[in-house]
Amino acid sequence: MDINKKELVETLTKGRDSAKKLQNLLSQKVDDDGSASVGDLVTEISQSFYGSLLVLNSPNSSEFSRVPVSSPCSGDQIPTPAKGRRGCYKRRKTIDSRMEVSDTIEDGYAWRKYGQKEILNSNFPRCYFRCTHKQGHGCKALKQVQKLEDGSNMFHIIYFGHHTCPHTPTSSKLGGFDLDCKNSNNHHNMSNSPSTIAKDHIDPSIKQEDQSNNVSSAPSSPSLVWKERLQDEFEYFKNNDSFGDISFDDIVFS
DNA sequence: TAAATTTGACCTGC
DNA sequence: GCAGGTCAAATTTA
Repeated sequence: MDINKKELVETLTKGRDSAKKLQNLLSQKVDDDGSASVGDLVTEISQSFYGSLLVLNSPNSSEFSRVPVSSPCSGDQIPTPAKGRRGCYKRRKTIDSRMEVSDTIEDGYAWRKYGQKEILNSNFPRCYFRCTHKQGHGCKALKQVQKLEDGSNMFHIIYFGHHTCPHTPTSSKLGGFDLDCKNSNNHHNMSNSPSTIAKDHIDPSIKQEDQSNNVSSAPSSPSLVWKERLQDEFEYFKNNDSFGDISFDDIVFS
């Protein structure tokens, strides 16, 4: 681990501790007014720190510190789609990437699946999505989704770039479900966007019946459920030596 | 019939 | 040479 990475881990750890203090301070207020928004917020913060630490401690974390390359076919190279060959393109580096581990694939944006790949030593394929509005608005947002193999029904999601399309999110994990539910009485439409991702795009074994239960099965206590899931994932990554000497308590709230 | 998904081939980085 | 990322034709869906 180089110095910058170490500093980043320390910074994230500090932020995590601050979030923990915030949780403690606000927990009474949450109980008083019955609102779950604070808990959800803390869960989100925890989730962000967890994801960052996960990335930093993953074997491939060095990729995230690479300098982004310029656009495909940069320089004076002109795409010359010779007969029988595809156009020139550069393999994407991790430009402006962020990672999430989530139990839902839905983020309110419209995504179009453009590829799926079997990954070595992985039971589940990795699916590749780009923004539906790439054509119309040149939106360069990309997303990779892969199901975790620990049986927790969680998904490892990596976003690349940002949405530049005028399309606004129709839902989010911070309260967007109501909007979605209003717009859809059936399981096909998680939002009113042209196309959103269903879980069976990633794991064909997940049927529509299962999807219809996604919203209703939302955890009543997000922080607790999230911690349980983190622990499961931690055990999984620990078994794969992805965490080195970092303990579970170093990553999530106790 | 347009849009979305599937899937095999192509391409790049390691 | 291999694994992973992307393309694009074929197929499916609404």
